[in-house]
Amino acid sequence: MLFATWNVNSLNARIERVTEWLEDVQPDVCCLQETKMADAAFPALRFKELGYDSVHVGEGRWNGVAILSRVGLEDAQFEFGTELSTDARIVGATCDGVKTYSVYVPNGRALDDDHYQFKLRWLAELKELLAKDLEAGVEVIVAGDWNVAREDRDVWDVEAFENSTHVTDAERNAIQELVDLGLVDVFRQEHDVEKLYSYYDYQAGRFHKREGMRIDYLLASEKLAEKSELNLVDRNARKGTKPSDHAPVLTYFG
DNA sequence: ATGGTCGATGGTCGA
Repeated sequence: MLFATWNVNSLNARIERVTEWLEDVQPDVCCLQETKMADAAFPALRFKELGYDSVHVGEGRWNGVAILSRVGLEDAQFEFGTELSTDARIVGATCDGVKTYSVYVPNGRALDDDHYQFKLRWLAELKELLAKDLEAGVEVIVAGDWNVAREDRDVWDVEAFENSTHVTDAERNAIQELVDLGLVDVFRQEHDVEKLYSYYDYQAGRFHKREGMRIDYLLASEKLAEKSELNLVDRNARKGTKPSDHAPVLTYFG
């Protein structure tokens, strides 16, 4: 099973790139973030024509998450806890027996911003949700834009992030607590490398200069993670006409 | 020298 996650930064602006990419890469399951559209505008029929069932949680201008699957999509979950469902940032479904979540973690904006505290509460509530799934023995994959660089090597210049979100101990600990539940960062399991990022700011030629961050990743329950054979970031999808500022991240389960 | 990139918007805000 080929499993992907991609922050598309507006599905309206990206629909041609996304459909082209799906036809080319043909992931079995694809989690999308930042669709920036209302549910009524979500192009489910277009995805159906490509062979994908889909679920979407949207709100219009901002946020918005989806799951596309061509290997079955059951038990869709649209509503979660108080913090989790404040915005359209999480949707769940079972795909080929795997409990799948597409997540768009709050950015945090600045350390003294209320949004940063919201980010930490959001991640704490996600931990409670995932703990229940894992205690029940369900195979789980949580894929998305975490807005947290787990290690210093996951940002191009950690000194540029002093007093900034995305790299603080509190944020990293929040992700580590998810890992400690029994989830594996499958990309990092395979690649002990630096300078492989999933996100590059549009500004200042960051992509060209390879100045990015690894903030998009897939966390898989341990049995599932053992089957992960291939992990990659599709840098090509960050190139060309009207790219998202994020590249898709993929894992193949044998 | 200035603005610097995008997207949704039609106010600027969010990333």
